[in-house]
Amino acid sequence: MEGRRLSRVEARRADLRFPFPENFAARLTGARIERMGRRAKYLAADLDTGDCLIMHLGMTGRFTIGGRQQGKFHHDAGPPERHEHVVFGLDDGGRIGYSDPRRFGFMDLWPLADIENYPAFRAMGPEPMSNRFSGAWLREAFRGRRTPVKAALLDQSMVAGLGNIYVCEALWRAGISPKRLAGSVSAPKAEALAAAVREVIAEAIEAGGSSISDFAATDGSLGYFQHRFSVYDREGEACGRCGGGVKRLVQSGRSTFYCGACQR
DNA sequence: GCTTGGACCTGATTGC
DNA sequence: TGCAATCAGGTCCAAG
Repeated sequence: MEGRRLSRVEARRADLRFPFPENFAARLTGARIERMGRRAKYLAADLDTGDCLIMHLGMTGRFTIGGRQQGKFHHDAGPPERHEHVVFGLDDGGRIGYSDPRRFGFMDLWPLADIENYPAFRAMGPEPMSNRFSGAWLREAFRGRRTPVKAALLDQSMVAGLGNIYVCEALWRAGISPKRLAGSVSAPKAEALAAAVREVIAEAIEAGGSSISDFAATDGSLGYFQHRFSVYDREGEACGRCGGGVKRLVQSGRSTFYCGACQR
């Protein structure tokens, strides 16, 4: 989409998780996408109109590239998706469809000049792959926190962009119990955790993401990282490190998978 | 101020 | 076979 102009924008319903901003399609039609970026799990398209188009996939959102572009994309659009809610037509003939059965995703517009004050970005912690993120940062962010470290890592103000799967995997790699209170994570363990977070993210990206049921790349291809999960969705299986049993528990409403023997 | 749990919504899976 | 209950990758907000 970068460098292309939106020749047609179609919002097929009034809302996703939230209502679309006023005049959503009209404000986008004709705009040129100067740059595509990302902050945590939010996609950000900088437009030449002065707005930033912010997009979040929620849990089941998916972008599919179709149409006939003069450039490199020639994917078959495939059968029409039942839950395709937004369609972007590009000036080179490309077609970007957004489908989202559960509608936990959303799209928003915000002035580009003020993007740092976008509510979701304001209190957001560092990107895990950035220099700002480290064991020392984690230890400082965890200081005094009486919430389990599992919940703390899901808090986007501590680290940006980690979800349930990768938090479970990173805690296993670092040998830290998800039940441990965040404030009690030692300095060496915080270092190990920061390193594990980076590893998990890097490997998952390398593997093309995790396709459990909904995730697919824009050409429809699936990720492979789910085959490398050490604990996630492996309740009852043997821990690959110590042979102990992988357990499941529910923390703040989310499933946590961990090894009860070697995660302390 | 911090923490937890419910709400949002649909579809797949499981168990009776 | 059919139905109900449960669960799912995220985030926000009210209540405690």
